Amino acid sequence: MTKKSALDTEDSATDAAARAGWLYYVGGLTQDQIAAELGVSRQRAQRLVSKAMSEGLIHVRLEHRIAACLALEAGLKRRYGLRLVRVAPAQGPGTDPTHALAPVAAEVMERFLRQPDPLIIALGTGRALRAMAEELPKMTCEQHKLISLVGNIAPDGTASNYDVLMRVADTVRAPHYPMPLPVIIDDEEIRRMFYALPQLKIVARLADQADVTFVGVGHMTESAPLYIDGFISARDLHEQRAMGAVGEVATWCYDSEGRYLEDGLARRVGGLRAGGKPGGEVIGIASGPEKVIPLRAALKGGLLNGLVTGEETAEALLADPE
Amino acid sequence: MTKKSALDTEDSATDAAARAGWLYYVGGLTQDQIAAELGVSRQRAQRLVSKAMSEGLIHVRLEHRIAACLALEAGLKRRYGLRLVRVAPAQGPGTDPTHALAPVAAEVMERFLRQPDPLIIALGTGRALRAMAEELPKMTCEQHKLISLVGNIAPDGTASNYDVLMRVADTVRAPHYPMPLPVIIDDEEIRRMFYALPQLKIVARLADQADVTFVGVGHMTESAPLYIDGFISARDLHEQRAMGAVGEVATWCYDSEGRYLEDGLARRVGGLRAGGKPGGEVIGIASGPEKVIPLRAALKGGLLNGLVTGEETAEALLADPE
DNA sequence: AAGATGTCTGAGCATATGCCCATAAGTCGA
DNA sequence: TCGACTTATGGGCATATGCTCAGACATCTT
Repeated sequence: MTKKSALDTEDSATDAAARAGWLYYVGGLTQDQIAAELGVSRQRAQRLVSKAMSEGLIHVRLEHRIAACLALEAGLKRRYGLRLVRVAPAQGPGTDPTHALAPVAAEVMERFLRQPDPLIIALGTGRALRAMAEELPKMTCEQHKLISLVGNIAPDGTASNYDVLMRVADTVRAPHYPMPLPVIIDDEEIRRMFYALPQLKIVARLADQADVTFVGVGHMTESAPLYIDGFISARDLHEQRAMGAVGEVATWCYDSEGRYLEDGLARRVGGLRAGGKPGGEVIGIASGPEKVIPLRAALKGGLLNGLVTGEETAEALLADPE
Repeated sequence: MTKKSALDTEDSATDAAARAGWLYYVGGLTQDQIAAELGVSRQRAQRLVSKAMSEGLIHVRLEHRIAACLALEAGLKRRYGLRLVRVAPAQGPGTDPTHALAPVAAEVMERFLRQPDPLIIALGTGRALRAMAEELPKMTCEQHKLISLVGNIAPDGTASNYDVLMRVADTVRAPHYPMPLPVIIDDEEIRRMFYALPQLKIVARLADQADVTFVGVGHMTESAPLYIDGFISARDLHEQRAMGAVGEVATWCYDSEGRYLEDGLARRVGGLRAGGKPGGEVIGIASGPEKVIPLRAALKGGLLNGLVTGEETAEALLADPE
């Protein structure tokens, strides 16, 4: 009757494991106490507790609204091989997704800013980053360097409304390196001239060494922020879309596989691509239904290795099969 | 005073605690890793994990029925003709038996709450039910009606500390019907007046139709909860004991045969007896050495047809010869 | 403004935990 | 029955954890 006895021992072993797990996780006893209670050695108690957990007898649940967000974070990390993911809880329908994102994004950035070691922090632009900047607390970060990836001169010649760099640098009191050029430079000669400027080379070199980069992610539908804000023309938009553009990061468009497009508009962009030093973090900050396609592409192509997004967006990013 | 009501205020500290608790209990990370992940010190991570636990964010459940407990359940079912019995594994000496019971009781109640068909659920009071309420997961049960069998006004005029109904209704988001009267009403005239209130009649009618009733079981020794909590006087206690009282369910005392006492204190009780509709379930939730006698009497008298108790108590209930 | 009060933080330490390894106890085939 | 192999057991140790305590910080009071 080896079979029956095997079953018996298996059952009683599982029973003992369950009992030990109950005492440990529910009762809060120490393994010594469990050993005494069950009349076994401490090591055996430890093994039973471990077995209870590994066999899934113990089910742990987190009773909090961010529990779902944490699960989404884990899913996104695994699926896209990301290093840092934060998912902001949904704030109910009708609320601006960017607004919900800002405090969470600010928290992420604050963590970098609080590092005592000097960091090079590169910044893109856009509404999400602007909102993040508003949520940053006042602090003093003389040790870091903030640099901008995008030009700070809007098409009309004024400083851009969404100049994130200045706002952040002002709030956190850090040395900062703006990019003194237009977002889009139509004349190739002038563009080359800009790029030859010494201070721009400094910024470019810093950007290449960035420890962490924060960028927004733009969509390329008819309501593309680049177009709405007048940085590119309808014709540019259609051209890029025809070339397969589904999103842009720091004005650089990419296709559905997350590959940067090298022709057309890309030849007129004033600014740098997100990247930073090898092993540096590139964190995308974006949320909303229109961001799902651009985000998925950017993540697939490895343009980002970090993400701050909203609950619904995260769900959408994980919804479709691999 | 930044005293926060634990229910609605969900501050960032609790968010962080939830995050840490998730990483620790679900993710299985060490506190050092959590500290790194969250960018805080190890001590802070430890405090966050501890806070997640103490605030009841973490719920642990055992997904395995231990054979010994199953045997006790079967024994109790047969001996007392019960319909539903759950026996929680022992938690070792020195631990509060009520606390050990709570997760199991919550599981039982959760099963009713998950019914899609509308149910009328009646609730008593007491420490065991209160502890059960703490273990309930957040859910939405608009279809059910929760009613209280006991008054919610303590002798000192405040709402009772153990107001189970509100806590449960708040956690599971169900319509609820409290009993707006004192637990004990000394003046007979006033008592009649209370009972004549229309809303009380509504509650009484609902209680009579209850599909399931959850009640604690009180003992009537010198440490009777009714007495300890100041609902009845020492004189009341001794009077009832002299009349044969060995236990009480929802403030209604009964003798060793499980027959309700109709005189004395019973004339001053504000509240309803556990019963519900014909065929409805009346589930007692109680554990501990002092509960053995009251439980045996209640089961013998058929005051309950369901039971959630602890292993030792179950053993004691089955120990003596029929 | 100064002091008092209460809360938060990080260092240090005693204890609990997890894991490796040598040894004991089975288990199976010849 | 023996020997080889697998599985379980407890000792010991490195590490993780929980807790205490003194100092920092902020808030409130006089």
